[in-house]
Amino acid sequence: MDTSKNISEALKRAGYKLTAPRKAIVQVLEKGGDHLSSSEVLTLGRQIYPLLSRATVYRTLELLTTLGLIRPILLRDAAQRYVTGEGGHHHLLCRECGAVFEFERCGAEQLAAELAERFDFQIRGHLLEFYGICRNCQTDD
Amino acid sequence: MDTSKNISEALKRAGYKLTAPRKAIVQVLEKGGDHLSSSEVLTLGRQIYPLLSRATVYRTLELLTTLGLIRPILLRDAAQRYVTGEGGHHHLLCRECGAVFEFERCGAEQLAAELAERFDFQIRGHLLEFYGICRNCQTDD
DNA sequence: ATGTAATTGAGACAAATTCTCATTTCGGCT
DNA sequence: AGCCGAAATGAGAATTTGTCTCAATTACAT
Repeated sequence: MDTSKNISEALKRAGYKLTAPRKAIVQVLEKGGDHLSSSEVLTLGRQIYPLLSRATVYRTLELLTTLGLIRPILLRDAAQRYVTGEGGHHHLLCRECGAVFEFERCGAEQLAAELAERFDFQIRGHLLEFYGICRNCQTDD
Repeated sequence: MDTSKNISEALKRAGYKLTAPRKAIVQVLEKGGDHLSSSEVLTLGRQIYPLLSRATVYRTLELLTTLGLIRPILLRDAAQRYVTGEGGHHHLLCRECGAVFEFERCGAEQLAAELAERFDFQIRGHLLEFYGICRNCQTDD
């Protein structure tokens, strides 16, 4: 699990080429805030590197995910969305209005250790999301 | 959080009509095992109710999700997949080969209670997934 | 500078999801 | 038992998302 936000460094360290398209995508992910979808990454990435192709975005997002540098999350969309950093924050999602709340500490470390042992699995990160009804929507209907 | 598996009952209780298409979909979800995608639900559902339309499957899955009766999970697919029951099991996903391991107890109850209070949020369920490298893939490459 | 394997772009292709709207159906109410 | 209105549905078009192929380009070790 990489604690620094420097995705480029990690990519290089893992033996991958640091190409212009990848730099653009990484820049978008690091600066562009969280919860970006593939097509948002494409649009924003083209502002930096206009030739950027859809396929490259998908390929790069998959690569970064496999390396554990970003992780997918489940929002309301059809589209897959990503956040940077494995240790990062987690979400509460309102199923009524789609609002997203964030929290930091999740205390899954101990469980992670148990599971790693039990399944002989090298855990690199995790996703924790809570679903329910937010304050506003509780008063509606 | 509904502990019984009786989704139909819960639907009715929430004031929704219990139509033939919905019954078919619910039957598929309850008997058909977990990790079903929309198109699998469609195919299986048509064995019960041949007229079943794709749109209805999507609409119903969304409704059941909003009600907290099923929940989406993140596997490797492009397609969204669902599991029944909020309290259900959770996953370890191998980022190398896509293998899925399941575990039951996750101990998120206390955190859930804290967050519910802090955000004034009515929590109905949650998703917890761990990512990493499975036993087999650790020895490869 | 050069060679080579990795990476890319473009666009066809495929799959997943959403939308529209005319028609049907559930279930409360006589 | 039949009626009514709102809710739900089917069909298929439209849109969005994701995958694939292959010739051309590029990073980077030497």
